[in-house]
Amino acid sequence: MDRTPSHPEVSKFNLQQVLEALVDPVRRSIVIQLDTACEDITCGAFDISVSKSTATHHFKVLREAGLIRQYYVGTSRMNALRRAEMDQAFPGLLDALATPQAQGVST
Amino acid sequence: MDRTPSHPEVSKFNLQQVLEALVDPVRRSIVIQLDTACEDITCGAFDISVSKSTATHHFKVLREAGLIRQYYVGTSRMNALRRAEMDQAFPGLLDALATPQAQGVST
DNA sequence: ATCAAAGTTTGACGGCGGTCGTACTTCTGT
DNA sequence: ACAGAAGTACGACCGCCGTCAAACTTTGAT
Repeated sequence: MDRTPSHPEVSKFNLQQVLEALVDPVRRSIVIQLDTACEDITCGAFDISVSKSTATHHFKVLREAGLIRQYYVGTSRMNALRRAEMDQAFPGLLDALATPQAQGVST
Repeated sequence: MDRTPSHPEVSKFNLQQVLEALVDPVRRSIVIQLDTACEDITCGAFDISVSKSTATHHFKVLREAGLIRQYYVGTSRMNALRRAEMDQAFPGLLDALATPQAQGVST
């Protein structure tokens, strides 16, 4: 278990990798939850319907793409959205995910 | 061969579908080429390195996601980027693709 | 010390999507 | 009418990715 996982720098952010991360509904849901909560969330506290091992996989993909930052707090792992850095690299991208039509549209 | 292919309305644009379309490098390249050219382009005139049948597949995916509009001109098929409509549905999304870091970054 | 909680790792499985070749259609010139 | 150009349709193949269960690790509480 790597206690200090590697996080890519902003200058290394890769659009292909970011899109591959965001195209999965579960991962996009994680990002949205982080964005709306405006606070760090532990892996287990997310509203996702997959097994723990699958969740670990998703968090890894998000972290390696640069979308989240992870750090340990006791036995829990906290997840923080790298909003500002992602906006710097790809301005408008995360905003597009929060668009009304991006969620369920009604009107 | 359907001469009047169906195009989804803006209100029916689906983020999941759009992201699935944009996550493929070939398809994203098509979108970028349309965006920078600022004019409609025939299927055969794109700079993509896949077979014709694969190209047809990609254009279909882009069309069904609402990213492009297709219409026949003689035996050729023209492709137009649905820029304004996509911006209306998911503002900022296409702009993020044109970001400097979205292309090859140097500095 | 022990036990439970929270994640991780590994391996396996299944399905979907990108790719191609081949055959087909439709239009344009000649 | 014929040939060629431009795409399309259809199968087939293959690799990748999301998924899970099971075993393991690490930390915190009792």
